[in-house]
Amino acid sequence: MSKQLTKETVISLLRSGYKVNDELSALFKIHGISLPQFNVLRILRGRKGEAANLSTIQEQMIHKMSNTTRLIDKLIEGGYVNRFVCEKNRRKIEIFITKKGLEFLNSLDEKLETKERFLMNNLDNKEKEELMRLLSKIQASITSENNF
Amino acid sequence: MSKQLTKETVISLLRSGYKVNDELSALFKIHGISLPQFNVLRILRGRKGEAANLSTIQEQMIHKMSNTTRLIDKLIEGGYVNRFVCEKNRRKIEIFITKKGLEFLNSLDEKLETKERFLMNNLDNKEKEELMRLLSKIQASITSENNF
DNA sequence: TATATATATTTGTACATACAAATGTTGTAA
DNA sequence: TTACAACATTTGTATGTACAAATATATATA
Repeated sequence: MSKQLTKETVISLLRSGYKVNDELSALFKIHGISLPQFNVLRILRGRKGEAANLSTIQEQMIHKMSNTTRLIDKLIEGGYVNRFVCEKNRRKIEIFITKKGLEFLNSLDEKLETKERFLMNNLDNKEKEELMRLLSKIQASITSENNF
Repeated sequence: MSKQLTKETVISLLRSGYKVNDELSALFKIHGISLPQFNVLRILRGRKGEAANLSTIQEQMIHKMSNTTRLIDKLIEGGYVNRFVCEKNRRKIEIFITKKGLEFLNSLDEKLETKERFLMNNLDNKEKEELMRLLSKIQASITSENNF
């Protein structure tokens, strides 16, 4: 029956997601940050010097979370980012990655790539593309808001 | 280049995993339990009256976690499971699902299936099987322990 | 201009989770 | 049989996360 297949597929996806998450988390932990923190740094790097405000960052995060403020506090503590009040709209904040943050991030790139290669080692390029196609179908059905 | 494809595939997998996790968590939350708690109940139901001890449960969990003791405390609070010291080996504990737990679990089945169907709605059976095949390849590379 | 509403972020609090150390029990080797 | 190692679970503690309420600012309306 297809009901069982659906169930198994969901579990399989959950399990793989957890595992990949755990693998990456473990890698970043060694370097003193969390996966969501790394992700925010990467978002900031992608802005190439342009400021990002909180809500912009939240929208781009892989895993939306409720407490981006404190996540960024940690990055500030580490000296990886700066935060300023936006002068044009004082409700907003402007967040920048620092030189130290950039260097830190760059130093992690190679290690991350090694890990990514390890995780996807058993898939050839065609399979990766097929996997992405299937996953994007799932994401599409979820993101279509009207959740039941 | 394939490096970028690998990176995107990892992110896509993470993102889908988080989303599916969040969807299911939200469903269970309505009914007062967490996804890992639900999962433990399901494992216990699968044992059909036979006792399970902590380590057995941990092995079978979708997401291994460090604190199964307290997770089970919550289930005991809710009256969904019982815990006894194992008389043959007093280091172990024996955990059973209660009648109330079974009924609760059964009452969730249909809602879960609706959600699962919703999540996998865009995939036909062939695609589900293909997705599982690809995911199992990834899991295989991770589970092969020697994670450098 | 005063008041209400909307927006952006922060904070309080309760809960979840990770990790290591502690506890209690069993098996083993001298 | 005593001492020590291995095993199974629990507990302490620090940290992470969710959610709602609070704060501060800007915009809209009367």
